[in-house]
Amino acid sequence: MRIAELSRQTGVPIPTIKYYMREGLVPPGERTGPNQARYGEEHVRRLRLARALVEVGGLPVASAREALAMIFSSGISEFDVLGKAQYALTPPRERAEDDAWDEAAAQVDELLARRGWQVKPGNPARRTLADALATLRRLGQDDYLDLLETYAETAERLADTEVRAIGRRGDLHAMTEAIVIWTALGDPLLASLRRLAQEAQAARLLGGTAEETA
Amino acid sequence: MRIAELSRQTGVPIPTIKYYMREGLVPPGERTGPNQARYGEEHVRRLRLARALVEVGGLPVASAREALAMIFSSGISEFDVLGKAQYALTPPRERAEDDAWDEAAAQVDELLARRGWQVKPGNPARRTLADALATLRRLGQDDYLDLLETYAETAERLADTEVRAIGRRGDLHAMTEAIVIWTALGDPLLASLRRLAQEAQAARLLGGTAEETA
DNA sequence: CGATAGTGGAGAGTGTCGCTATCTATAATT
DNA sequence: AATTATAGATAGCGACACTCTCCACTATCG
Repeated sequence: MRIAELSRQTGVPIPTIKYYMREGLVPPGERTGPNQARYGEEHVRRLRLARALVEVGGLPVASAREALAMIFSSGISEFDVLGKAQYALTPPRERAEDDAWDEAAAQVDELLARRGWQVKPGNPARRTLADALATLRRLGQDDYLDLLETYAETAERLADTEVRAIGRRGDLHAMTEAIVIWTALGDPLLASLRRLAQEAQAARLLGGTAEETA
Repeated sequence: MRIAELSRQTGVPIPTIKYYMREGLVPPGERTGPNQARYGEEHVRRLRLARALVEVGGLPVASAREALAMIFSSGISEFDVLGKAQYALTPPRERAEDDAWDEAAAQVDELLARRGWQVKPGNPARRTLADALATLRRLGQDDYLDLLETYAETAERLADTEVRAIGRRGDLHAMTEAIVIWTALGDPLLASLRRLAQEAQAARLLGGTAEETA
């Protein structure tokens, strides 16, 4: 298969494919001449995956590269997969750590302890969570404590189902792939469902209708 | 209060404040001279809110402007708030609608019907959800149906708690503000919690430890 | 009173990101 | 033989979120 066919099958424009190859999201084809190369099914899979992470998952290209590298590398222990995926998939951010943030960080630790969640100190989600909590605090949404509890319970149920589902997969490669895909795409999936459910519940509880309510 | 104090209280650099004023995220101060203006507590609140939406919520500046305009406008019906907030907070995206997408859209309709969620046809989350489902399908994650069900249940529980909590607020302005804040910040909050819960569950179920498992 | 620092406002400049266009020498296809 | 496609390299583009510079003025400190 040559590049035109690769583009046709995946819907990704040829210049973009070339760009992704330069950036290492997709490996080069098997060379058959000075200006010829052959691509296979793996390229199709990998390109589709790259596209999904970037377009739907909203990942920066650099993070997508790391995630893809992880999937297609051998020698990863099954205990590392999740942690490494989370590192690769959480876009880096730097933030001032003021008083409100420190309190929020303590609140995170307390939450983890109370729920018995054993989480590595380096997990980047700790930072993200502390950021969000500190922000809520600064905005005066002080009644968020009971909501936070519901969020946490909810996350726990979800994670339980997810980990079981992924653990059911046979080989390590399929598991790794599923972890990356679901970590990245689960966020928008859940966000959409939450919005839809919110509208439905609002209509039910507050008495609005599902039609235009102008 | 002049701009330096505004900057100090919020931690936002002066040039950025000026930029936000140009972009309409924050209204101009009350003029007291050719090159003097006074800012009040409302500016502080609004600036903090703008910053939260952009930095933590990850919203484009244009969307943040819409959301802020909604909060600080009068004459919004309480039945419109949620829908309008969701419109303002869902960044626009265009996408090719191929066969897989059409199937996914049908699957969304079916899901909404089955769960009895009454959702307006125009809710942008329908598109986002269909995008995510279509992508999962294209990636061959075909066993996602039971997971989807768990996600939906989860979203429902969450939305129930959220809508009740927000409905408890007295006036419309506080409600509107809370809706915007929680819609925007709930996403990263939930995403972090999901990641933390995943790591904890993985350690528990797959036998890894919480320490480095190299 | 004068020197210095700060102000509001407008326009231009900057850095990053994700592509997209152009070029060249070659190869495949018609 | 003429046309089209290709790999790879380099350069350019448009959007975005700031950030800098300048100006005429104002506030404030010694």
